[in-house]
Parts: sequence; structure tokens; C-alpha cells
Amino acid sequence: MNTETIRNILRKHSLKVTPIRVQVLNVLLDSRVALSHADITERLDGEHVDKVTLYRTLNHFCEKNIIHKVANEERNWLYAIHIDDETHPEPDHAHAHFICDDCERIYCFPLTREAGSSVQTVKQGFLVTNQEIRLHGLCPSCQ
Amino acid sequence: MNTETIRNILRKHSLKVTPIRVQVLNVLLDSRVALSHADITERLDGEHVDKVTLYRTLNHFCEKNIIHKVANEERNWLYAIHIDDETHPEPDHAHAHFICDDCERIYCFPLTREAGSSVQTVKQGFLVTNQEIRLHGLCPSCQ
DNA sequence: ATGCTAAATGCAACTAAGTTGCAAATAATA
DNA sequence: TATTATTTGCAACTTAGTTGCATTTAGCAT
Repeated sequence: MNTETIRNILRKHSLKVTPIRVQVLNVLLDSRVALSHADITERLDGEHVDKVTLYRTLNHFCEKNIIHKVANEERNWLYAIHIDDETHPEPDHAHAHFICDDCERIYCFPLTREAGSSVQTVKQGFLVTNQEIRLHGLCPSCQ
Repeated sequence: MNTETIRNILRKHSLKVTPIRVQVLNVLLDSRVALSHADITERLDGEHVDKVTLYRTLNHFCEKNIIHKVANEERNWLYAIHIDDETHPEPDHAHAHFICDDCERIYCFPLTREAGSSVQTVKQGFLVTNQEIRLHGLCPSCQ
């Protein structure tokens, strides 16, 4: 993605524009799947980025709702661009994550309102305000 | 729960009956919510149980599908009895976990077939074989 | 352009859940 | 009661992620 577009995303969220932030956000914008700290480090190769700096960069992006975290099956954090189109404007909206049981990649999908509401009445006395659906199966590349 | 009943559950799953296993399983059977390693240790007080032994005991129970693991928001494992009634016979069936955003307790619910199937067609090209639904909100005690 | 200041970066040390290895103890079976 | 595989307990380890602190830099005002 265009560097100036990325710089503007950072500015829009009151984040200082630094080379590391631009590169990290670029990596995340380029990926169809959620990425681990190690994945991102790998894709930044050439430039050495300190691991703490990368963790802090990712946490900043999360706080600003540019990206979100999702835990993989080993309970490590993966990071993915926050899908935030007109259909899903609220930053805290329901998510669906597809976990491929073969390649272990995680894909983030927006969740339609209808699908999302289907289980909100599961149990009497419990008030459901949000949800994450974790779908397991095989992604297109692994079938 | 009756000690002999617990001993029989262990025997049914080809696990040696030991005092620790009986006590741990008793704690899990008594709880409406998923419990952490620390929660279980606390509820075993009086008897000192080595932390490694407890982890191994819990992992054995998981392997035998007596219990299952669910990660809390801090990504620590919680352990809960595997709901395994006639409506949800397969050990690997879809789960719903209710996470109270106030007290952080996690409740496990069985998931009805209908609710479970509602999102299985979310994206073209992805084959969904199982799912976990994580519902966030307020439990009855926290409203 | 230059200097100022709060924020960002890098390095070292730390934290804590969970695991591994191995020796000692014990449940199940004969 | 003796045997043996399994379980238990202790110590040491692993590793993702965090904290503290000194140094550097982006953004802004002069």
C-alpha cells in the first residue's frame, strides 16, 4: 500500500509517523491473515526491529483500534487489521475468526448482524453484549 | 459428588484411581464455571498438590475427554467438565463459552445444532468443521 | 533552520504459565 | 506379597510478553 496513505492512517489516529510504524502497518495491511510477532519480524527483514519496540508498536495500534489481537491455538497473539467498513462501524463489533486446522493460519471475517444475533438468547439470565466466533476447518489452500 | 461415582468415572476412562485425581475431578464436577490451575489449587486446600502433578492430571483428563480447556482473556487455561449429554454426544462438538466481562468467570454451554450451523456458510471456499462461540457480556451475578 | 519536549526506540533484566527430566512412591494385577 | 508400569514431587527449564531506564527522534514553536 501507498506510503502516504499509511502515514495518513497514523496521523488520523494521533500517532507519530515513524519508519517502524509505517513498515509494520504496511506489513499488516498487506496480509490476508493474522500475523504473529515472529511473522511480522520475518516480513520486516532487512530492517532490524527490536522485539520490544515491535510489541509496543502493535499494542499502540490495538489501543487506537487500527488492528486487533486474536489468540491462536497455542495462545500466542496474532495481529490483524481491524476490518472497519460501513457495515461494521463500531470498533468493538462481533468477530469471526477462521482457524485452519491444517496450516494454522487465522483469517478474520466481519460477522453479519443476523449470524451474530442467533445465539444471543442461549441461556436465561446471561446478557450478551458482544461475541467472537472461532470457526475451525480447512481454508481454501488446504482442501 | 459421591466419591464412588467419581472413582467410576476414572475407571471408565482407564485412569488409575488416585487420591489427587479423585479430589481434582470432584472440584471440577462441583463448579458451574471453568477453573484455572490456581482456582483448583485453592479449592484443594488442606492437601498440598504439586503444581506439575496438577497440570499433568488436568492434561490426562483432557486427553480422555473428561474435561476440556478454554483460554480466558489473559490466555491462561481454564478447565471445565466436558458437557457430554445425549444432545451433544460427540466429544469434539461445538462449544459456547460465556465470558463475564465483569467477574471474568467463564461458563460453558452446549451449543444447539441450529445455532451452530448459522455461520457455517460465512465465506466461500472455507470448510467449517467445528466452532467455538465466545459470548461476552454480564453473567446473572453481575447485572 | 534551531531548539525544546514529549514520545519512541533499544537493550537488559524480569515475569509467569506451563513443560521436561528424573528419582521416589504407589495403584493395579498376578 | 512381589512386580511393574504409572503417578507423583522436585528442580530446572522454556518462551511469549512486559518493565525500567537511558538514548534518540518526531513534531512543533520560536
